[in-house]
Amino acid sequence: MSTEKEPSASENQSSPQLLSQWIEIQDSMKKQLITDDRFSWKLPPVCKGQIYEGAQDIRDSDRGKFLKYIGGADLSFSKTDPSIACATLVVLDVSTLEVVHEVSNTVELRVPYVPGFLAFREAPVLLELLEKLKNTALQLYPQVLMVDGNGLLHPRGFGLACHLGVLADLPTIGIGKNLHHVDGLTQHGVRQLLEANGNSCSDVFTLIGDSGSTLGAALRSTVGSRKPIFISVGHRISLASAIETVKLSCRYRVPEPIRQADIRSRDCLRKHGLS
DNA sequence: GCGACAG
DNA sequence: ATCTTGTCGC
Repeated sequence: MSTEKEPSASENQSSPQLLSQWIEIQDSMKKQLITDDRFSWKLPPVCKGQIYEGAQDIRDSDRGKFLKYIGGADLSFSKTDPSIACATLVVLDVSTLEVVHEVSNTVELRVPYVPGFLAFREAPVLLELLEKLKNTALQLYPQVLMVDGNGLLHPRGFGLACHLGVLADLPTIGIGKNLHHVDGLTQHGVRQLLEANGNSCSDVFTLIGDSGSTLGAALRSTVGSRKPIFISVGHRISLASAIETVKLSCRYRVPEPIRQADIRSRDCLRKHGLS
């Protein structure tokens, strides 16, 4: 017996051929990426970080001009069978941060998680949920979607949020709860910048890699939270607009659309006897 | 060689 | 992602 590896148990390596194929796809799709504001709505007025009063007072002629529906998407996995997951897409009314619609699917994922290639595992099921929503409640289709995972903040500048945004042709924002170390960025470096900036009110700053390119932003979304969240452009939205949109939707550290999708996808697992 | 590596 | 309850504090 030599060190021949067995294809059964601990075979989690993806072949180099597949990885280079995935890289080709990412590089190719990246040509379609739009990183500025390409939508018709405007951020809601009176953005005090939370509910904006006067939402009901918007003139009818102005309806549709403002952001109203924000989507959030997430997956939860079975602890017993890591290939079984429940994917959930929620739609929130930005004026109340209440969930107005939810669609879920239980799925079996055959593509493994490989850092830098999350989209190949999660994008297909999320795209299905968007289609499902389009066919069942088109009037609630989100004007912008928040994805748990990064956008431009990615080794090749094309994370899950970009990938899904391009596929769905929808404005998307990437939300990372942990920093993907890219272009010289490190957790400690970011934290030090955050604390050096003082525990003042200005709790957001741009992430610029060693290469000099802007990759996203770190945001202390709650007054007391030491750990920031990481915002990056997905598709058809600028970083500035993405930051404002995220600020509008934060009740807790994790933006409400993502948080609700997370909670409800976990509930979905339990409800189906998985978990 | 060692460490890092979104979810 | 998941393994994990209570607990200290505003």
